[in-house]
Amino acid sequence: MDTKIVDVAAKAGVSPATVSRVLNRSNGVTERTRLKVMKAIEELGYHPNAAAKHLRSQRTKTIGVIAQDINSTYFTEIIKGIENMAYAQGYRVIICDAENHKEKEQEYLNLLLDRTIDGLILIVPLITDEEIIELADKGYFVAVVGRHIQHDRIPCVYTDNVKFSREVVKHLVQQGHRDIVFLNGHPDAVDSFERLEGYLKALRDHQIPFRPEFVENGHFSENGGYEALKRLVEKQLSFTAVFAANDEMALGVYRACAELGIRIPDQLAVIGVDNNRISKYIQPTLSTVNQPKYTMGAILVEKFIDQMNENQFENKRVFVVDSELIVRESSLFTVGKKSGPGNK
Amino acid sequence: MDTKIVDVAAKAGVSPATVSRVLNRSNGVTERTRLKVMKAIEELGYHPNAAAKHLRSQRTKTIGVIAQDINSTYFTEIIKGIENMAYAQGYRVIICDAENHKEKEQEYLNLLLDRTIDGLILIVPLITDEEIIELADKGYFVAVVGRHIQHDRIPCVYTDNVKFSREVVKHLVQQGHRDIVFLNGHPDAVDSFERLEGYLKALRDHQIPFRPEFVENGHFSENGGYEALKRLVEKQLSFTAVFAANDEMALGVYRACAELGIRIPDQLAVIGVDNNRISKYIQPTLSTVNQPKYTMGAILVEKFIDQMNENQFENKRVFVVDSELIVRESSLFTVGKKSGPGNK
DNA sequence: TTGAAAGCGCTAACAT
DNA sequence: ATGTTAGCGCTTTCAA
Repeated sequence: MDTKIVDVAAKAGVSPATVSRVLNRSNGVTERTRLKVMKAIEELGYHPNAAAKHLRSQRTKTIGVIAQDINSTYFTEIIKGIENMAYAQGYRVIICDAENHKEKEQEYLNLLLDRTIDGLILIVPLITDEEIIELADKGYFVAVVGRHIQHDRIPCVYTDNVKFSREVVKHLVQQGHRDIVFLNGHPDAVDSFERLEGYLKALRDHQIPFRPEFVENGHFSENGGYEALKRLVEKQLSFTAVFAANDEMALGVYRACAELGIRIPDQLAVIGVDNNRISKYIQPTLSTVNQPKYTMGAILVEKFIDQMNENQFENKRVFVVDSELIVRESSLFTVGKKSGPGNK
Repeated sequence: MDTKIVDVAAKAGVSPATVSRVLNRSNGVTERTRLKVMKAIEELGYHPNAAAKHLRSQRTKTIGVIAQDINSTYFTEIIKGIENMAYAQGYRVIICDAENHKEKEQEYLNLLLDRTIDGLILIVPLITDEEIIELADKGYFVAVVGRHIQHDRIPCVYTDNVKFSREVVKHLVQQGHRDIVFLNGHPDAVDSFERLEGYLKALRDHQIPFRPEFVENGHFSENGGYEALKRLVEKQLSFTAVFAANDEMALGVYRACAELGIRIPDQLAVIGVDNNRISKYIQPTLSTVNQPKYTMGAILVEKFIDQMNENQFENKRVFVVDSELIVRESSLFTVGKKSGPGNK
């Protein structure tokens, strides 16, 4: 348990330096001595002390990942992508669950500042672009998923929110809808902003006038979606479709509809974003947008590690991946139904 | 970024030792010098180097947590409990996602061996009791959730599988069922074994003869549950209720029933275990067993940290928490339905 | 109350 | 190809 490199060296009849060489680069050592050393390591059950190694080499080969909340498959899938790719490159990953608190995110930033990790990946955090840029400017390695930051040293991967949002609305229009409500997420989140932008552009595409009262805020949460829909109904607005900026809010819409006796999709079509696992179990199954989460994590971390190893520089820093619309029951009229939307 | 303790010391006009004292124990330092030092730290933006600290102090104040798969709320809830309590005690937590591979679990064991972490918590891992005990015997700190290990130095927290399984079966019997199928998890998992035991005891409680063909293996997975139900039906067995050892398998049962045209709960009652989030969204809502996951994590880590700090010894090492049966639609006959179970 | 100095376990530059 | 040795940045005895 507390055998150290000198013990191994003594047992193998070599110097600590040689043991170190065997442990790291295998070149510069005879096969014969290499075997002697390996044998000694084996027999002593020796494990190099990480702290000593990190202190001496000034790197930990560890990447930190801050996720907004690990209780959602959006984050866990991305993390899996990051982790597997990182391990393949000899890097460890520390997962941090910020539980939706900015304060907790800040807490985890210390991992970077105290050099516990070599680099930090933020998955759509609450921390602002400015704060992230400040870190990068100080020389720390930072990368982001699900967000675009204008900075030479910050790798990004995200999906084109505007693009898929337009597709969502287009699909709804093709189903005969014109009174389409948009449920926004956190008002200051980039994702919200861009999805709203896509919604607006799509309305223009189809010559549908924009009605400000058709946009409600649901803060990306189930309960937020629930309350947003209730507010809309109370306002006596007449609409036939809801585009929720994520599946969580769509779930809230389902709950509100159940209470109010609104039938999905006949009286109200619903589409979410994220392809949350629940979306295909719920009744009716929820139409949604799928992002290639695992791939996003993997692509990003590969680039990130390259950057940290200085193998590669600024050639390709930003990765935009494609999302796909998954049409399920919640946005399609039931077979046999003749009537158009809005027939309450 | 690379300011060190000597820089702070120089700036504050004191010795490195004094700075260290300010940083750790605040006693033995005048308020005046403490303020001087704090000011210097602030102005230089100094952050102590973790590796150096760990190397010197021989502890990292970090706990590792290996979860079988972070893609399930069972694990994430426990992790949240662990993390929040650990942080409150000044400990960091490293989350490891083993993705259901024993090999990956072994990989993460290195964190313990190379002293990156002071202690390791395993949440129902695939690693065997023997392997865990071996670590403990070597002097490493290890603890487990959802499993009971007979060893003085290994804190455990789990829920009484036998007890709640009996309750589940009792509830089904009270609903009029006698032909109750049990869907087992991994055949070698303790949880499976104990839930099966509870099932058997309950049958005895109600004088229902045990039929071996009523037990099928579903490996705790959705697909496993799906296939298990199909096998049962192919065997032409007649049964009116399914007790699945977890919600995932119950989900598989739902899918199989949908394909086979079996109505839940009228033709088949279903109960799972875990209170997975999906269980209350699915139609019909799934009856299940809820374990106090967050609390389990919190209780355990508190004890574990005490142990690592040697504040406390062997007085209370094993925590058994209570689970509760949550009855939802999948195990209740629809209102208005007169007929008993099994009326296909 | 504060400072001087040793040393945690490792790697890498330099020497042989 | 292998050994010697300095030093990574910190904490903690011991001395003042």
